[in-house]
Amino acid sequence: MSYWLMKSEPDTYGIDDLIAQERGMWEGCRNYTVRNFFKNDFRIGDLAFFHHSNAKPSGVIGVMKCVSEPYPDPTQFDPESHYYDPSSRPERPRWLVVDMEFVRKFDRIVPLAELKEHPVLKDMWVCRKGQRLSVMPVTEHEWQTLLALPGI
DNA sequence: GCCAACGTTGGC
DNA sequence: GCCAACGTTGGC
Repeated sequence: MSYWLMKSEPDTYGIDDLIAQERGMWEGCRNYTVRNFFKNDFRIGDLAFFHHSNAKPSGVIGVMKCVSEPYPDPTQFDPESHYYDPSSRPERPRWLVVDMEFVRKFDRIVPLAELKEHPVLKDMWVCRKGQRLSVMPVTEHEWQTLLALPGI
């Protein structure tokens, strides 16, 4: 089983939207590294931190769980969608999604600044300057360490 | 709103 | 296949 951190802007799709849906399709990723994570590394049962980006403050707000195999992102074929990709052919879909299920919302957001000050968590990928991946792996040590923070 | 970082595009 | 220009992400 693997651990992940997945970013979303709360104005677009925040953890409360996931709570309302219970299970949501993680649509709109248009980055090949992320596509390959979905394709090769995501497994049903994997756990992920829900990270609010472009928020005040940005940070980790909860936990969700992968509940599907990867499958083609329907928004890439939808001309009405913000995520429409006219160069992706249905017989050879370029972009994938997974379904994520709500697990837990923290009592407080754990701000990025707090992660950057933490002796273990400061080395997380999300703390790296200029880091732009919206989905990234988390080690088990980082996972367990961060899980203890919102209760403090 | 600024801007650093970095992925993507496209000319050659 | 190099690399400059461009666009986007996302923290601040």
